[in-house]
Amino acid sequence: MKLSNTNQRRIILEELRKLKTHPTADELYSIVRERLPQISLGTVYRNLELLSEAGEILKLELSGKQKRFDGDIRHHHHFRCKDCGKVMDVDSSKTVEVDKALDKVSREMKCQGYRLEFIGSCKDCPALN
Amino acid sequence: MKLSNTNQRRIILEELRKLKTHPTADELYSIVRERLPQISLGTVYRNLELLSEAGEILKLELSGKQKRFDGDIRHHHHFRCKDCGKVMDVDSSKTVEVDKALDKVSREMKCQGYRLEFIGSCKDCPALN
DNA sequence: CAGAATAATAGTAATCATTACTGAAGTGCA
DNA sequence: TGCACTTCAGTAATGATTACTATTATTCTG
Repeated sequence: MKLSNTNQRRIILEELRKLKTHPTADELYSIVRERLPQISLGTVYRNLELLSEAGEILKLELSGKQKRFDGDIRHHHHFRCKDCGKVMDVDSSKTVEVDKALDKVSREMKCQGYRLEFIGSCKDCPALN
Repeated sequence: MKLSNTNQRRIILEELRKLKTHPTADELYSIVRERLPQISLGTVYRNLELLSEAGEILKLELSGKQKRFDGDIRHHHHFRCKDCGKVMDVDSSKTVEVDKALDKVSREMKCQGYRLEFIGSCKDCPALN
């Protein structure tokens, strides 16, 4: 199935790439609606799915019940604040050793990848202040 | 809130500890029903939640839409087959280096923990044979 | 041990994120 | 332009989980 170029898909991708907040589908829906008031939530879900299959974005399966999406497909891990739920990028320079060890184990176990999420409380967490 | 001793809770815990399969709530429900035919799914969910809060079991938030539960609370990671969905333990001797690196980064980032999941295809995967 | 207070239960209803469906509209190639 | 394919908005359905309720069990206290 070939992806055609639609306004909806282009704007969803543009808006996601502007953000560093790893939005859920409904968060991105309300952002995109400012530019496309008619868009439906199903369209957002469908395009996020298609774009992640196409490798243009990442679908993050972190803890919490909603999936989140990331417009930055470079290798990096995430930190999640257990109090406010915010998801932040972990600078990949911090995980060089971790990644080296993970790659080694992955090769040994012949697995295709891994998912890693750090959990803690963010500084100045709005949920605690 | 103090946990009282009920048959239902005891049997849920016993059956979970017998398993190495990291069952979902509904999988454990059908197992427990063989000993307690009257038990309700809500009771299984509630007790799994309470037991994990009490630190007696682990609630696993892996990829996939259903949560899974683990009666083995010792530190270890999991491997998930992306084809059949099965979740297996990773022998913790294999992740000594990984854990060392992870602990270091966790301390540096002042975070409280991490979740790690390996993804791949299991040998002789039933979904592919 | 009784009786009060608390916690848990079965059964059912509600929630809510996500996916599926539908008929109409848009896209892209010959 | 015409035709096949894809996507859309809007809505309905799904499915895991949680909440509610009236009843029963467990624990605490005197």
